Amino acid sequence: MEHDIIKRLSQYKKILQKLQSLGLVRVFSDNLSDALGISSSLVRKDFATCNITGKRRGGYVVEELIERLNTLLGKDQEQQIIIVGCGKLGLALMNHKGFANDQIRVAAGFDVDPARINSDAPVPILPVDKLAAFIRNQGIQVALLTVPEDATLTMLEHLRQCGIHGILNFAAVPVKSTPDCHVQNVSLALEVEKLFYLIVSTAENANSEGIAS
Amino acid sequence: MEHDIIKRLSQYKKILQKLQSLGLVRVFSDNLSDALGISSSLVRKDFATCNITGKRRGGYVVEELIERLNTLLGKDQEQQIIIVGCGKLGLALMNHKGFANDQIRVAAGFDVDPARINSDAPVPILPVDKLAAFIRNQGIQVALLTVPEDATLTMLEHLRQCGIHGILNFAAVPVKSTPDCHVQNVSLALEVEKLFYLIVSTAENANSEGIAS
DNA sequence: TAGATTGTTAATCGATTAACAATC
DNA sequence: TAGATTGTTAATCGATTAACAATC
Repeated sequence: MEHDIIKRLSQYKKILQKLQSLGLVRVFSDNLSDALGISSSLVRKDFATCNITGKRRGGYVVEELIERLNTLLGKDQEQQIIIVGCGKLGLALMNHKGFANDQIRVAAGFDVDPARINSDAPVPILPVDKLAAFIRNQGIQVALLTVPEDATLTMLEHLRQCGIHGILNFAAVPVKSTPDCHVQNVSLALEVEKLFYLIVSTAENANSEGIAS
Repeated sequence: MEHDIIKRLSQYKKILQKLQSLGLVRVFSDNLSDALGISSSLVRKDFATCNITGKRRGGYVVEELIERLNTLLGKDQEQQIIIVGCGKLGLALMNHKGFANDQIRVAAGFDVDPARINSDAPVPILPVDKLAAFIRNQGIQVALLTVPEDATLTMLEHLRQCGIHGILNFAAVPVKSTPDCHVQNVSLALEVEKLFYLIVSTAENANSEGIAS
């Protein structure tokens, strides 16, 4: 899946930054494959896919690699996002450290509730009817959608019409991407369910192994 | 990947509940495959994997299917979780509607900051030194980890020692699972990065197609 | 019976890995 | 030169799909 390579590129970058801070100048595909628990072939293949080349015998130059990965991940410039729906979750994400650490800047929040509007805050919270103009003027491409469940589909459609190309959807109902609007569904309940399922199935395996032995 | 089948089981359940509310009594693998955008073979294979059988010609009984899926997903009983780290994100998750809708109950929050402690709240917020006893007494298996980045690894280790078997990790640094403690890494910055990457690569494809034609 | 749908096996597809020639 | 690591091709693996016999 295409998503997997993006994930790995990001992981490579994080590892490389640590290695760089330790003073390493070169890195080999074996180093990265060890760190990520994958084969060195895959590391080299990923780099080849991204037109990143190394030196036979000499490996890859850490600094060049980081710079190249940053460009690929769009980190050579600040990535602006907006948050649509400023309830508890929306507000929490507005101050999320992980975004700031990764060059992602929350340009504004939007809400229908007048009581939540505050256009003077460090990250302004604006009324939804300002959405279209803001997206156009600021060239916003990505929005986080944290409105209540029943407002999700309407707002999603609105965002699409405003020309948004990427949406991180926190609603429980998964939404499919369209050619001009990618949607990533983050369902926290689903992630929790996975954990319970994994715990139960691991326990069952342990049991049956116990019986077998 | 094993995760994918869990995701699909959860999706089947959601679709089935909608179909049931529309009055449908039976469902065919083609119905579900259409809804999920997968092949009907996969639907039948998933059910076979879970020892769910239908009737040749008659399909599957919606009610039985939902009940079976609920059991598989552990939804026949309430699933209790705790939230470790009650900053903005932790507090937002404490009231997350998606959890309540899916039979997931937040049993308590934990924090090191005395100012945040409130053992009388509907969902009590307790000091971290009560963690071990609480987990033991309440039989908690799953924790959401929403502490600051630099406290993540320490707290993770502590949770493992307390006998937690599943952790949803919101820190940027991915953590690997161990045999007795499954970790799901939810990196919101990574999800946003994926969106930007997808947008850029889609735009490039559109361009090159334009050139080619 | 004829028709439709499951359950299951074989085929396909894509992602990952192994292997190794090229070469620094 | 000898040794080590890349770049790339072939092999493997797992997940998904196609196909079809079984059967309701």
